[in-house]
Amino acid sequence: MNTKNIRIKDIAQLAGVSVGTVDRVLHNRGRVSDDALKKVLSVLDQIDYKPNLIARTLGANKSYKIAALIPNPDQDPYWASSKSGINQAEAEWLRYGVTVQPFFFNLYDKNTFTEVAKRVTDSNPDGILVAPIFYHETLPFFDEFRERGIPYVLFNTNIHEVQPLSFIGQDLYQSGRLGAELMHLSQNGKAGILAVLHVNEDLSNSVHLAEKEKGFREYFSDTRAKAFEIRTLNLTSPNNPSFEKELLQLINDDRIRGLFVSTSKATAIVASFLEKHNRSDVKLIGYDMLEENIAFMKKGVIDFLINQNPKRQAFLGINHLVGQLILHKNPPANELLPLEIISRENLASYLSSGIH
Amino acid sequence: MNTKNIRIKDIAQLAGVSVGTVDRVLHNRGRVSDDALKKVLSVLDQIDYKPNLIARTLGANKSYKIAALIPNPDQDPYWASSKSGINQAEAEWLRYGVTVQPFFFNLYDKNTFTEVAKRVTDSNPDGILVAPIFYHETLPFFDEFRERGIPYVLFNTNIHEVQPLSFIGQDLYQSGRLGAELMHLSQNGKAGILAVLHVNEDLSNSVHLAEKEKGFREYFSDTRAKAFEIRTLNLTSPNNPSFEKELLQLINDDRIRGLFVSTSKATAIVASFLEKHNRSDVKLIGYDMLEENIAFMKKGVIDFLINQNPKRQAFLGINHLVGQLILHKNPPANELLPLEIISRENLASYLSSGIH
DNA sequence: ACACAAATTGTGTGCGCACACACCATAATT
DNA sequence: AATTATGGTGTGTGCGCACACAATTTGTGT
Repeated sequence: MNTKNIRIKDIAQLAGVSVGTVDRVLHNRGRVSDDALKKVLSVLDQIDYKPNLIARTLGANKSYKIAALIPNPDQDPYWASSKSGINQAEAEWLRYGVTVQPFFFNLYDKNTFTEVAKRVTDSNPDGILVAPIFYHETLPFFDEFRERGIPYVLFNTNIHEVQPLSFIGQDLYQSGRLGAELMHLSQNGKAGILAVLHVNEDLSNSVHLAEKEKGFREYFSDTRAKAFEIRTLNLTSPNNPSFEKELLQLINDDRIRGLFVSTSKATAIVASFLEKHNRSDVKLIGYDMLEENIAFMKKGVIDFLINQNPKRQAFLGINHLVGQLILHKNPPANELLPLEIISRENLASYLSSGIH
Repeated sequence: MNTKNIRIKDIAQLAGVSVGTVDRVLHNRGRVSDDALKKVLSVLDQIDYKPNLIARTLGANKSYKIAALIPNPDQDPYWASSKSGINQAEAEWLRYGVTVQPFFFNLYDKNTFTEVAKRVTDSNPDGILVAPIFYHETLPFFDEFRERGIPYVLFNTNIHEVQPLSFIGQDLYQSGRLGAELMHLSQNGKAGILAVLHVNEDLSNSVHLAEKEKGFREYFSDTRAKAFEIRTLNLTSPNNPSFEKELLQLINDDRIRGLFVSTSKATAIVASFLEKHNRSDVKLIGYDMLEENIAFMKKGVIDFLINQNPKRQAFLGINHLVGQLILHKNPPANELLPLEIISRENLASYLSSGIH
């Protein structure tokens, strides 16, 4: 039955050498004579040896320290979801000696990133998971880790230049297009003004949000739907009086038909604004199944959510790192999660399925 | 570092007995004196022992035979997807001695189910995965397996009475409601006739499709959208001339606005019909990302697909069975997969993400 | 031809668990 | 009293791999 699986022992027998020699060839450690090398390689060439990962893991019995560098989860429930994905992954691997040390930086202060990143370096981890939401600040940081040979995985935002072991996220341009499609569909054939809203973001340093906006706009310029005027509002923090003022001005234009909000937290903020001013007739499309957003969707204030699955992103990130460290398994360079559409009628099905 | 994990050896030491005794207590095999039992139990009570599954699997080194009982994949690409999910799961576990033996029954002939099910019984598997699409025929079948203590997992269609180890599928009532919501949305505020189509189905014996229809209808009766008339067409096989006739008659009514098709294969059939008669203005909502359906969606004939993820359903089914057999891990009794909405703009993101 | 170093190769051990087996008491049987 | 059950307990081994170390062969210099 089980004799189909080829063990190192079998290879050794076939090649007429000892297991030690085969081991040296496989891991190219120690020196092996040309003669032996040839024999082993020819056997390896003919058969498809796949090491038993179970046995490998058992034998290794090392412990691994992974650092997770993400925005402070207390500042934004979106990042709290990411955090919970990290926790879930850690729980799964804890007994195999994997620990995850979280490091938080201030979502609204780029300088804290550099500072906290330094602490990550000092902690000397075996692997790193990063959400590099600040473009410029992250670049130098990765050079160090590449030199040291410490694998790092990016999620949420991709920075192609840094060539991570793996990136987990979504196609943000397409995400914007999808938002536009849903918006278009929600308009019942009527025309008017649609707005893209960013709240409290430094757009110049966050490429990802600009991508969404681009997708949203290009959908409308690609399709025959020229009856819509698309505006962009780059709003301040909602504490700032200008937030209320600018948004009110937009809403008071009676041609306003819909709002597309670029982040999850901002979605909840805008939803609460619409509810307060009794304007749930304005279609609202935003991001992610935060508790607040779920409530607003149930009440009919939010029409669609695009799920970015922050929990799953982080979960997969840790998993890929562990897979690399323990099982020597190469993760996909790009893992683009599907753009999940959440509406009133499939909301429950997503809520009940946890990380799926 | 790693000393946190408690091994059997540690328990033995703490209890002042040998590992053999602890092993006997844990698996209640062999006899143990009251004295020793008490000592071991008190230790187990104070600490949280979690066996190292890696080591357990390695040591066991048994081989497991799983039977998969599904409709013939050649009859329907939907079931071909399921099959590929099974294959994928098998590939993942093959080296740990798991083999999956597929058994196919005729999708359009209930009698073959009973017959093939008998062959499954004879093959004496260690676990079974079943897609019980025929309600009545499956019931007696499971009694036997329950008696024999062979775990079975259901997917696609649930039959509550048989109490499987696990069920993997979707909430079909909600699925119908979602179809209705998407249909409603696609209507641009215009009213008219909407039809629910079943193709080549014995509705009396397939509860699952009736559930979808119920959901679809109740959405419209629940919402203020009374402007729509909902019809049901139970069509024959498309080879049969009456298929073309009935459908043509429906389409020729100029108040027709949309079609909701209850299965994946039927979606492709109806799409090709609409294309042939140049009626892609009629909104079409159906199921699953079959290749044909993907093509029709790209061409704009199909407006929305609800993804039932047949591949993932079967994949998870095998995985849960293996988890139970090898790792002694209890799967969730009900794993309801999310109702995924596929539209033109997020189609690619789903295609590129494989089983996610 | 010898000693000794270097290169190469083989053997042994542990990882944690499950299970087979051997052992030792004591009780039951002849 | 000698023998055999019997309940209770401990020890030993293998699963496949990685790695340390021992053993062996080959090479170098004198």
